[in-house]
Amino acid sequence: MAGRPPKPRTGSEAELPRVEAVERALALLACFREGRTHLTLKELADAAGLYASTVLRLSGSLERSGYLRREADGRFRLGPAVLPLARIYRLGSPLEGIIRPALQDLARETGETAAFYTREGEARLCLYRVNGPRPLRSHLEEGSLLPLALGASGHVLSVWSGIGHPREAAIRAAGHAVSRGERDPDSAAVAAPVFGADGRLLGALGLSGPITRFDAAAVPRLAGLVQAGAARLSAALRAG
Amino acid sequence: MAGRPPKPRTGSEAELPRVEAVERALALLACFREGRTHLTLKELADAAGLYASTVLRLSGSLERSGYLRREADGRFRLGPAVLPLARIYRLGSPLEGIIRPALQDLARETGETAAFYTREGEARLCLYRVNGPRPLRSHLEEGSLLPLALGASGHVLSVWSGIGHPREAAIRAAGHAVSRGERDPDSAAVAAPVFGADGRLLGALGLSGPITRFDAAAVPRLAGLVQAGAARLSAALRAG
DNA sequence: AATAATAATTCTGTCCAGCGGAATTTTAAT
DNA sequence: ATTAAAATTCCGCTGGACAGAATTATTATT
Repeated sequence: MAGRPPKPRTGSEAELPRVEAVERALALLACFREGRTHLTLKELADAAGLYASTVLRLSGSLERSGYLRREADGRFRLGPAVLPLARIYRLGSPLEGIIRPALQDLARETGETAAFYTREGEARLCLYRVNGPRPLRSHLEEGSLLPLALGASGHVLSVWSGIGHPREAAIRAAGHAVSRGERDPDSAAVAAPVFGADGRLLGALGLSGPITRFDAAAVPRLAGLVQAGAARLSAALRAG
Repeated sequence: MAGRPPKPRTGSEAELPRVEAVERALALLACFREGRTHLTLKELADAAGLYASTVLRLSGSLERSGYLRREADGRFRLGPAVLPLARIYRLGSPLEGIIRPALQDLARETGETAAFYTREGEARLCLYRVNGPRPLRSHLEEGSLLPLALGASGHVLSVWSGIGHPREAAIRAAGHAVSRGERDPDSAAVAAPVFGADGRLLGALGLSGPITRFDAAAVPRLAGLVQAGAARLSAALRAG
């Protein structure tokens, strides 16, 4: 008697429809950064490349909905409505239950901080992280946006997502990337790619810590563990 | 030689400008809930009260910007772009440094879980929480949206934000609210209002735990501590 | 105080982007 | 095959959003 939910149109990659005003509004939200948490109207307009009057109109709706707040001094900042979104995102993420345990294993085996990154536009986003047990350890927060150009995980994401990379051949051959003192002069990292069920790049599994613990003697072992962990993750995702 | 940022137009409360499409798009994001993390197009359209074709158009832009993801089976879920927003919101929040220490004090003094809620539309939002030390304790997450009608903190927010409340007079007179077995049959809570520098309600300071530890003998002491904590917070906000 | 410089906000005519609804296609159950 | 429900495409009309000028507010400087 009944029909049931069809799959969405086969991946004809037909242009995704769009609504200008919505994308502009979201672009406003993306203007806030670490260290740029409060912005004046002009700063916001400049950062987004929009007219101030346009920003004011858009911000009206963002404010109503709780995504933006306006301080007494007139400066904008993000509103509390973003918190529930982040929570629901995590609850709905199928990766949560698979990746976090893997990070825990890796952090325990190595004593360093383990993290999982995905590419988000021209940046990499720390989706999950588990701190290592050592007192001196890499400090990192979930939800952080970091440059794609710097750090082992950034290299991995660049290479396997098809952006060019100066050391592409070497990294592909090794199956992992190493960075020493790139993003922070005292830190180092090792990372390897994780692939989804469809064989496409999902993200990078990374290990980071003080540069003194990532010397020539230690890196091969760490790299081996990271690569093994990434391979196990990819296999689990293929299965599950 | 120069002029400097003026305050925004005096609070004439002139209608905040708006952009329909933006508010509709944000309403789509708000349709996702705990337990409703994956929605089909129809579910989403019904929940938002919009035409499916409209949802499809709006979702295009949300998807491009990373706020929405579409699974292989066609269902929508929130995208990773919401994570950085939540992080930046926290970084920019002036309350962070004042409220969290207060919660820690309260949790230590009482052994129970302390939390700070604000009203967000017809719900209350858990902005901060600090777990108590006891093994059996109230479990709660930052970013959770809870009903305004249930729980001590909900009562406090209702009473002091000017919504009617059946026990309004009693709660106002006491300066705090108590709830036993409302949201969860085995839990209880005590809460008191926190006011900002301008004297307006900022949120509710709440303490929650197993109902067996919130009996007639214990509640007066807990209520006193919560009220004292809330008063100290309000004073600190007036000063700082 | 007066002035100058700049930021914030309001206002408005024009035009196109977004809306809704119908039509079509896809999917799955019978 | 047939049917029913969901997903998607299509398109004409219209109202809402845009750009930019004009106005107002605020503060540094003289």
